[in-house]
Amino acid sequence: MTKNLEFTEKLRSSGLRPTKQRLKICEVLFNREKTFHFTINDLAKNISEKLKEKISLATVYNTVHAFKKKGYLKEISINSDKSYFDTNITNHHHFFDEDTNQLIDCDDNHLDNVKIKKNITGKKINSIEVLIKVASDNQNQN
Amino acid sequence: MTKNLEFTEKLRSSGLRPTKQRLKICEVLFNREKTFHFTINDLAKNISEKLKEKISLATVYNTVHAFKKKGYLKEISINSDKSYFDTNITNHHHFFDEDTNQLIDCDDNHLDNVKIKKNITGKKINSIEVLIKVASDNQNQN
DNA sequence: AACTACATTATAATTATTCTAAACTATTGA
DNA sequence: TCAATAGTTTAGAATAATTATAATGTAGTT
Ligand SMILES: [Mn+2]
Ligand SMILES: [Mn+2]
Ligand SMILES: [Zn+2]
Ligand SMILES: [Zn+2]
Repeated sequence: MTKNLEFTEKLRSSGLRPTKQRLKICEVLFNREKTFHFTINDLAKNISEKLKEKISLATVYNTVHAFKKKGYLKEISINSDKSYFDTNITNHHHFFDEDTNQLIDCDDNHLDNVKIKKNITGKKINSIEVLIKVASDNQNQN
Repeated sequence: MTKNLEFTEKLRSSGLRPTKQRLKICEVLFNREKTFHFTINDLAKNISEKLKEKISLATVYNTVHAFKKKGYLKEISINSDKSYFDTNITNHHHFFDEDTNQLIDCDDNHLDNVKIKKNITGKKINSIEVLIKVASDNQNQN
């Protein structure tokens, strides 16, 4: 059940020391069936539910940024007071539910292909993200 | 040269009183050739450069939000410490230059069409935004 | 002119995030 | 084995964008 050795290897191979805080965060992030879309606050809550001793919020921030830099997490572009991260690091796009503030992965069959035809001079493309904002389809919209 | 009467009418027709602050902000935002992509700070700086008496920062925030609600401005989804707004309210997409933190409109010929094939159950689509992050194409990338 | 609803303003509050610097720990190699 | 060292964790302070507050001002109306 515990994939600690895997996580230890993963961390070590990317030059990160496998501390007990990082291993715990790996478990919370990567030991799940489905993609996890989260804010730092979501993650911290998730950790504290599953853990007796707490992890400092600064460490959660440090770790998420370290994992992002190593390519284990993606940050999703969305205008919000909070940053959103994603354990699905493949190229994919999102629905954002403005009622619940939840990100949902687009399947390939949700979208036609998005292809760039032209470049911007002297610039390289780092990412292409499609964000589809959705909300409940009620009559009484304000 | 001064389109104040136009702006006065525009404001009045949408139920906003044409105060001198709002008219000045209209001039700065809408009296230009090209699309203006800006943060609140950009706008405030722009105002203070062109104006003897200053407009309170709270008023700048209030006005931008009022204009957004009326559909005169769009807010662009981008993960940043600051919010970005756009005087181009048509459906269009953006490059974001991560070197300069500037938004640039995509022409139609920059992108293939982006079409949704499927909906999310019970939700209506509010917007579809494509964001292409670009940066300088140097060898010495960190 | 007086009334009222709306708008502006300075300032305080909020809050996500980053910074700081001291204490702690994993790793290494003598 | 164990000290040296570089990397890590932590509490708390600092930062900064944004929002809230509440007093003052003003546009539109009668
Ligand atoms: Mn913000
Ligand atoms: Mn932020
Ligand atoms: Zn995703
Ligand atoms: Zn634009």
